[in-house]
Amino acid sequence: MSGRTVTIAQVAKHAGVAVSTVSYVLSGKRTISADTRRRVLDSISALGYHPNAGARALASKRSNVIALVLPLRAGMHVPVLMRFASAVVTAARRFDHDVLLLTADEGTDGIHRVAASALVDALVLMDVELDDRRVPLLRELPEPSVLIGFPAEPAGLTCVDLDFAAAGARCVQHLAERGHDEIALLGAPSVVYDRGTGFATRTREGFVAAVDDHGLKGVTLPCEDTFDEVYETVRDLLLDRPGLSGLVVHNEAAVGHVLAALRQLGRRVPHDMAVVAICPDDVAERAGPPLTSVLIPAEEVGREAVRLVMDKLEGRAVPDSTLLTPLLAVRAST
Amino acid sequence: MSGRTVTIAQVAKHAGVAVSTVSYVLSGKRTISADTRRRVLDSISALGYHPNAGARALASKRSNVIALVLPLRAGMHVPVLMRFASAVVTAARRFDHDVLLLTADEGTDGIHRVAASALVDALVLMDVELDDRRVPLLRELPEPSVLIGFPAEPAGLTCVDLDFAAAGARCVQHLAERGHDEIALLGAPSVVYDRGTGFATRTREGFVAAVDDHGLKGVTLPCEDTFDEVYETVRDLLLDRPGLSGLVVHNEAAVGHVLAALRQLGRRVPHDMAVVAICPDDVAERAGPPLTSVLIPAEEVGREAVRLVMDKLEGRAVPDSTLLTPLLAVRAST
DNA sequence: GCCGGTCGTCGAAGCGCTTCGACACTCTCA
DNA sequence: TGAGAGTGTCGAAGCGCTTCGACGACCGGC
Repeated sequence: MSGRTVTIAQVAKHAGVAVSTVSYVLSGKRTISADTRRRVLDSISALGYHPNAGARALASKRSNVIALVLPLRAGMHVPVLMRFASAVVTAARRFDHDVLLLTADEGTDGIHRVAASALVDALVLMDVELDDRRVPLLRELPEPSVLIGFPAEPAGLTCVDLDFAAAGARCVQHLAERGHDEIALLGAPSVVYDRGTGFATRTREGFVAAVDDHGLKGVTLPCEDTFDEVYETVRDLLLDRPGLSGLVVHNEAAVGHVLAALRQLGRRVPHDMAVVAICPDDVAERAGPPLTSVLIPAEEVGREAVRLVMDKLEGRAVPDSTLLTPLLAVRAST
Repeated sequence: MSGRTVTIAQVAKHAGVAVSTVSYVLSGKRTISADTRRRVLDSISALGYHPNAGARALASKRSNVIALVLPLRAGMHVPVLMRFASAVVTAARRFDHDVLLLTADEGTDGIHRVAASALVDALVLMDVELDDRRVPLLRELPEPSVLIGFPAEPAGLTCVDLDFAAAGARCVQHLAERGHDEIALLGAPSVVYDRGTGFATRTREGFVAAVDDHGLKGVTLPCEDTFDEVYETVRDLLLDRPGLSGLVVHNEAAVGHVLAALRQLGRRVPHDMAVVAICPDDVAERAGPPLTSVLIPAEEVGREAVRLVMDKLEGRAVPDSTLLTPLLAVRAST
């Protein structure tokens, strides 16, 4: 405890050492005797010293802040975003960094601004589109960046994501093993496909390819978020495809509606219809019945993105592309 | 465009003026002739100058960053949080500030750290609980702060929120005007009440008081998020209260389930049961049928919080308590 | 034609930190 | 015993900006 802001000079005086010695104790960049280190640390806590972030950034050219660029757009399922964001913040803290929040509606200007003003050392971008206008800027930026999601042309960038193609395929494989031979994929709202968002498209591709490989019959449909639209989609699907016995749902917001619609349409899960979801674990577990699912490992993706960006900051080489292997958890719905 | 980081000294040289003159052009704190100003601004854009945030913070003792402390806890409806967050970022940018994201799981340490290190100038806290452990810290902090939500003891703090008591009362009034005399409130999940979260409790109090005032019969129930639990709650409620003809739903996640449950239970909205929701506008509009609702003005609350915190930063006096008046939008459900 | 007031600009002193080179020691090993 | 190689610590030079006091130049009033 103390009156007004404590500086490193006061700590140095209190401990009877030079300012630079305090700095080296803090950074560990030079060896300091155990005795001196102890005295300095004691003084730091006695005075309640916290290094001034601005001064540190100015002198060291490192702000210890990373930018998190969020989209906040229609069609994204927000709770998932939030979990990413939370994971990024937590992971960043473990590297002694803080997180500056940028929303995409400031456009590329915001990115340029925080980078040019040295407000942040690095950037993590979420919800990257296939044709993302932020991507060209990132290529020119001296600050390192990591994308969560894949643009169409990821050369020269570092990207992390769940391997959605593998996830789609994994669901098909599971249904095939269970003996289903006519299955469907209910995906994201059509606006998401229109925008060319990578994860939706890649899941569909993985699904289609796996259906071929296993010699099944399969169809893929977009799927909106509201109950009424979901109900119609499911009803029409059942009419069109009487032999359908397996469903893959890749739309977190619609999962509950799909189950409700099946119930109203007299189909029991899993008896009349097997359902596999691609969604966060808690959503799958809370559903009735609990759903067999490929989980979206938001925490892991966020953590990995931060790890990569820190590696780049330290000048270590990182892979261009990191795809996290999907894991299928079998529950009551298949 | 230029090679590596441009400094104010280079701008000054390029424009043929002193460094301090450039600074005054940027800050407007001293009068500068139109001619000089023009030359300086030209040089700035010619060189692509961006002031270094760290240096600026160090010299001016202002980082131009505010902290946004998010809870990220169970029971909170995340999309609403996101809209607050987005509104705060947008509003902050209009005051030329950026937003640092803190999650509450770092506890009060994080708040203390960013304040003590002068990383942020001020704080906005979201989802404040009645008995919030962050509140005592805020009282001692020299940095100004604004709470979104109300703690039990708000003395000496600045708080903003929708006037939830008025919102609850407004719904009752509307139903009373429509001639309903036995009504119910379906609220937040019980865990939210147990935690003593202000907005849930205050809505309930407003509801109860208004029911009394209007001489109606009313009951209030917590309401979980999953379809099955909602279904049971609604079913039991209809059995217990055969005369019930009006429902207030203050639980964004459950709104859709309530409507589905009513449908399954053979009640038509609004014919057999009038429904008023307290939720964001888009949720009310997308429901089937579109719901009469009191909207949660996330954008307005976020904007107001930022305005208040900026006022405090400038040393202007602000009211301790800002309650935004609820607005009821009549739609098809009543 | 001189005095007091703006007005516009400049130079320099920090802000609190990191980091570089220097320097006094203490060990080792020839 | 003395050269060489570490250790542990210090002082000072910035990092890029804001802000204060100073100072000409120019104005109007007497």
